[in-house]
Amino acid sequence: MQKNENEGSKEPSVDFIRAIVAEDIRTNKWDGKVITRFPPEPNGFLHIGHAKSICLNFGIAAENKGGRCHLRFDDTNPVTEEDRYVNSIQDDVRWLGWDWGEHLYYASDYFGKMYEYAVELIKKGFAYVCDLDAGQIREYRGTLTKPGKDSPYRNRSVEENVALFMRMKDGEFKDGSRVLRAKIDMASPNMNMRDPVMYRILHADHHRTGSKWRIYPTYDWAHGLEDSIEGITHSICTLEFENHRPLYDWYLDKLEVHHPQQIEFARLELTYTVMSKRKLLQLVEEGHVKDCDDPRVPTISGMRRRGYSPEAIRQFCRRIGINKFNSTIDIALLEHCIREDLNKTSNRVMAVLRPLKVVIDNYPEDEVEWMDAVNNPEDPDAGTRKVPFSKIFYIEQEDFMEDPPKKFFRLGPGREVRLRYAYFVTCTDVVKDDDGRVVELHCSYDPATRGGNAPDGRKVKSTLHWVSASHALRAEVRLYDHLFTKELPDEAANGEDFRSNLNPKSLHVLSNCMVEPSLKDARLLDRFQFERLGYFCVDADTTEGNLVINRTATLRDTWAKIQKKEHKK
RNA sequence: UGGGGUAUAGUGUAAUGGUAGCACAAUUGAUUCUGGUUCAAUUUGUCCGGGUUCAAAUCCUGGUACCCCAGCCA
Repeated sequence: MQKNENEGSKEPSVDFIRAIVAEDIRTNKWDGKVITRFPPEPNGFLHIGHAKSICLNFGIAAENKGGRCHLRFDDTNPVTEEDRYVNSIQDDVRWLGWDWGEHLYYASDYFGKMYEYAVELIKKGFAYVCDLDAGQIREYRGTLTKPGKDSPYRNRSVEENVALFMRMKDGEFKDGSRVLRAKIDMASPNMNMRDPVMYRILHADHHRTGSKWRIYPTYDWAHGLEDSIEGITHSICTLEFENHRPLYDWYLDKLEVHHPQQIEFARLELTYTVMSKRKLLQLVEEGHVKDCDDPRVPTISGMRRRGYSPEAIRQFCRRIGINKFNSTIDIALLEHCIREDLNKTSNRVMAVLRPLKVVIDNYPEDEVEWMDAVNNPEDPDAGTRKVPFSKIFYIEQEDFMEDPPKKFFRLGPGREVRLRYAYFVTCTDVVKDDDGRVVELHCSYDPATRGGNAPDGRKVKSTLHWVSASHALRAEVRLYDHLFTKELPDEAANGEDFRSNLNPKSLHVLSNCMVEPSLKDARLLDRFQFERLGYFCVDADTTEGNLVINRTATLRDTWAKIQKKEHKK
């Protein structure tokens, strides 16, 4: 018993699918092989829910010696599928950090083989050509509680079936006039077993096979064959296919070919967003978001643009676990994962989103001092940089209050605070416009506190970020909030749907932001922490004269929490 | 009695007859040149009823609730 080897040592718990794989390896069920696959249909963009499946399938393959995971496009329906999706899906899987090596496949590559298998099934008496139209087939199928009845075409001879099927293939019949059906059991309590359709006639051109085929296989017929042909060992899919498993098994048993094990797990659901392809597409088409890669939407391309890292997404997929029951994960966990990663990896920089001008009255007019600033306190290797300080600079509007409440530690009349990496300053005067709004502050500074520490050891309650006015780069910053105001957007009032829960404030654009000059060389998708504000990245809309920046996530903000609580009182 | 699944803190997930643990969230406190990070602590749980057992989240039994299935979509 090799089991003893690990006894006593606490093995990390694994999900039920990894447990099955481990057991299969132990019993040598598949000659020790582990071959999984990720089989997207190229009819839409990948989202975080797909990432769960990708990380599961590629992850299991990577964790097992000699394991591999195929990327296979399940392109059996030419009406909805397009090449552009094939490309974006590959980009996304690769960006997430996975590699399928030479194992890139297309269901359409197997159309010829599938046709032969279908003929074989006909010859075995397990399939027949049915002339019923779609409506009739539905009628004959019965209901959930009533058995169906046999099609009048169910007992055609093998010869007639083979001949008709060949003519279907040759395009002799009109769309919808005939189908090939499996001959199983019209009284089965499982609707999928009531003589399911294997082939439909579609005079539609396919994105890869062009006009070669006039019949196309249905999912149930095609998918098991694809898995079988590729030698897949574990065919992992989502819960709604559980009812299809008997059919998956039936086809492969009747054909007596390699028979992978289908295993189902629950889809990912996330609070404050929607996950279905249909709804995501609807949001784009109706203009609620700009495009499929809008940073508010949980597509992989949207998250990439928002500033998410592949590491954070993979970490998230590891943490959510794998199970067989529907659950909705708190989006706070996703946000935690991105903060955790970005805290360790992103350089800190100073930027002022809502600028308030400050003048240091006792600071020399034309003086500029280049202050040393740490790039990343979590990573000593990230080094330091110089940040210019001068007489006039900007601070955040919300870092000043004329009449500060008890728990407000920042700047106010007569108060002293630290300017990060620079000096202690004390507010001496407040300038207002005609409407009484604060438009400018005057301060005095203590030259002895250069760098940010007082030689007399005096403390200050708060440290502010700032950007020197004459050195500042202008930027447009896009702030994002949850796309929906409700945790579960589908919970809508009578007659309404998820769109009624859209958050009107999910995007907030600030066009007059000031960032420190070190950002002048920033490139597309570069990520930063703006000190005290959050994590940000350079957006694709950036042009030569216009720096556009997305907020990926805020920092955890205890001051905001305090304010929220005070508000409620 | 149509069939197939599933129930563990607020959320997600471990514990495979032997102390119900972990993460997120929440709440305290310590540290801090980011109201960040880090650290420490606290609150909250086995769907319900019966049974077996020294011992049940786990086994048996009877309920309840939720999800999926009547595409020539996947």
